[in-house]
Amino acid sequence: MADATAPDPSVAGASVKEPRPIAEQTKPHRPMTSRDLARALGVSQSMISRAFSSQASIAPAMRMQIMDAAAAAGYRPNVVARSLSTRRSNIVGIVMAGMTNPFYPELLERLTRALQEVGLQTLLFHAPPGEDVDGQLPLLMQYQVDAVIIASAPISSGMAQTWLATGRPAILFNRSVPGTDVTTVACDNVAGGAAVADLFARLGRKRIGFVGGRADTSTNADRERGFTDRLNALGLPLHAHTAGTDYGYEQGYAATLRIAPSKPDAIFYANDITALGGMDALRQELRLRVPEDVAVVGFDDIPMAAWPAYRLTTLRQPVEAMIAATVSYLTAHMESAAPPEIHVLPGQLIERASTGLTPPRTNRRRASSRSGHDPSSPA
Amino acid sequence: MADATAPDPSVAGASVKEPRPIAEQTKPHRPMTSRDLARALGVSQSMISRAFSSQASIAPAMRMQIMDAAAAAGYRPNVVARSLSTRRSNIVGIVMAGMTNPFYPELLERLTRALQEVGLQTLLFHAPPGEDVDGQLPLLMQYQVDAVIIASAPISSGMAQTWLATGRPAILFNRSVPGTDVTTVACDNVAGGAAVADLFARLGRKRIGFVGGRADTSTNADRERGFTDRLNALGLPLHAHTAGTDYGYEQGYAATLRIAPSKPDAIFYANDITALGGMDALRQELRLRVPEDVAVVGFDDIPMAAWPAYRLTTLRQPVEAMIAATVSYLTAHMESAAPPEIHVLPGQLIERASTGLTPPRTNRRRASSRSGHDPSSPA
DNA sequence: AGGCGTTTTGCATCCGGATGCAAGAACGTT
DNA sequence: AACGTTCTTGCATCCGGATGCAAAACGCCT
Repeated sequence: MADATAPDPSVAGASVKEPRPIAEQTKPHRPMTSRDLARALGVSQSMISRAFSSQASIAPAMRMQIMDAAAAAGYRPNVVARSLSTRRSNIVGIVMAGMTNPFYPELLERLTRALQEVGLQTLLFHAPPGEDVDGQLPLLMQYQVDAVIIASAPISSGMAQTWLATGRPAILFNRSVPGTDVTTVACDNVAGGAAVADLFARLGRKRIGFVGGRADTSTNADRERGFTDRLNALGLPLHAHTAGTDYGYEQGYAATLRIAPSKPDAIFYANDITALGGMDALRQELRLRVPEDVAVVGFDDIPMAAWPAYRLTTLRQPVEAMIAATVSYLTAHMESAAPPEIHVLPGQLIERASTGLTPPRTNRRRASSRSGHDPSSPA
Repeated sequence: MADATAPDPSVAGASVKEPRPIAEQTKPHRPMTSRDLARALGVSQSMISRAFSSQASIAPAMRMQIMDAAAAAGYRPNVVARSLSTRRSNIVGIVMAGMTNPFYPELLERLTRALQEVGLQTLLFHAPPGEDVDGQLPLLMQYQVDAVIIASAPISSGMAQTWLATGRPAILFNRSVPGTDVTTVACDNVAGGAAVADLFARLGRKRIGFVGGRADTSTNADRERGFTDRLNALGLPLHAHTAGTDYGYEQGYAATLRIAPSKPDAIFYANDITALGGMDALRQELRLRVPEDVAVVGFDDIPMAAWPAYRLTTLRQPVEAMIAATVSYLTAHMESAAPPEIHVLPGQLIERASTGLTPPRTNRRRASSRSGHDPSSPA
């Protein structure tokens, strides 16, 4: 590794072929600038700039000529310089806390792609696990990102205000912070929880349990509230309950062993990955059958939920719609300061074998996991 | 899907509220600049700049004073402006092709974190599935990223040269392109494949099969080659073989059904996610037992491989070491043009129940998935 | 106090494009 | 042909920090 710094010509044995044009190799190769191109074409630098700005006034013929020359010469505008002038970086910061839940990687990919389609790039930040994003925001501000999307990490309301004072949009994705005026895009977790309660009632289950995710997240609280409120309304008591420590396979596994002694016949897990851990605990460790002994429901509809080994009934989040809402909000409010909006989009109950195949859907033609879009229209 | 574009407020479940203090919100609030701070302190702008540059010559007392004032006033250097001057953005572009394989999200998270620790941010690009990254590189160049890490997508050798001509480092992560002089960091896939062959031989399996991943990837080719070469050396014929179409759960499932008629008693899948699909096909669809009827081995050691439902024997990639190699290469060669290096790091066979618990390791104390660092030091 | 070597500061300029303003060109009108 | 419009184009300057160079300040020694 050190040899590259000073290739000693006196060292023998090394069959290094080095023509060594000492002047050549140190050529930093500065990329061509708009002024270079301008000079070559005998026009002013402004013209180059205008040629690349769709809204500038420039003769079509001139633009063509410049674009052709640029393509030929390999000129590309320097985005950093442009950002400095325009104060717009066309970069969106995304803050995530962990990729252990497969819901997030998929979300990240689709979000990134959707942003790319409208010309926005993604600067990715990982909040240290268990912490809020306050520590990351100053960095994001330094990088002049045009907006932030905060998924899977809480933000303090003070820091939220600080960010909003910059006049740039912020979006809380799939979580909400009550005391804050921040735009939120989320699945209707309360309604989702209620739908699960309805399902358990319909199935005639009596000893109903709930296994939570991270206790301090709004998703967890809302799902639980929707669930228990509806149960109460139906006159069904919540039989067993475990306050969650975190979303995760291990946590689901452990929590299930903890509530097993109360013999639940149905369990709602705060999300899919936790439910999968729960199913494994039920079957592998407790030797119980799903759904015969225990019906299991999760939340999110991650790809694995559809796998033959699990066939997990779950509440599918309307990811497509959530992303669309996010992107359209961002593009609409990138210019001017944005009034906060709260978007709560309905999820969809996907019934699979983990709750038994129920009457409503006799045709179960989705053998493999969902590919492409779901034919059934949400809304 | 069309409903998301314009969230109709009349749709139940979707709500939009806006307090809208119309006068307040239009304040542009330009952030403070170094000149503002300088004026406030009665010093020159250069001093502010130097205070934030660790290598600049500035009186310690002055720096302290400036830093304090900056903290008090909330001043933070504008990274975009700095990038323009220094031609260094401190941003690394990472190109990925798909997050369906859980190996990649985890990698992305750890890589991002490791980069953050040395002051580098991550600009994330997704190559359209099935395409090479050539289309993305011009964008990356425009964004003046200091380096690229290409994981999970091929690059043409021409484009690689174009990139390298910029004098910025590029790293192919977990893949290699033969005809190109690009630095590569990868697991020793050939040795890994060979280790699996050894394992099957040790288990006394005779009807051995291989299920490939994406045919045009170096990982797939190397794993297969290492595997079959060693089998040949051991005098074992490759009994069944399926050219892969792609890495993925579905592909593993389908490929397994395809080779099932040949009655293999051991199958090596080119990666874990494919192997999981294969196991589900074997057990759910073909009613075969693993490992009694068929021994199964994957590659990567994704978290799910350790789940009780699978307990998949696999070849763990030395992710920690691969990331370390990547980061140290980047930091070392960010300044000057970099000679290409090839890092091939050894993986580790993790034996689990999918091949039967074999004598070598009686103590199986890794019940939960790996946490923390791997004890084996890969030098 | 005077002289000299070292630090510390300030000045001016640069990084690569964007853009308001006014000069210049092209076009239409009477 | 002269004049008013509308389009194009060039000029100058700005975006916010970094940095080479020289002036200024400081420390030390005789």
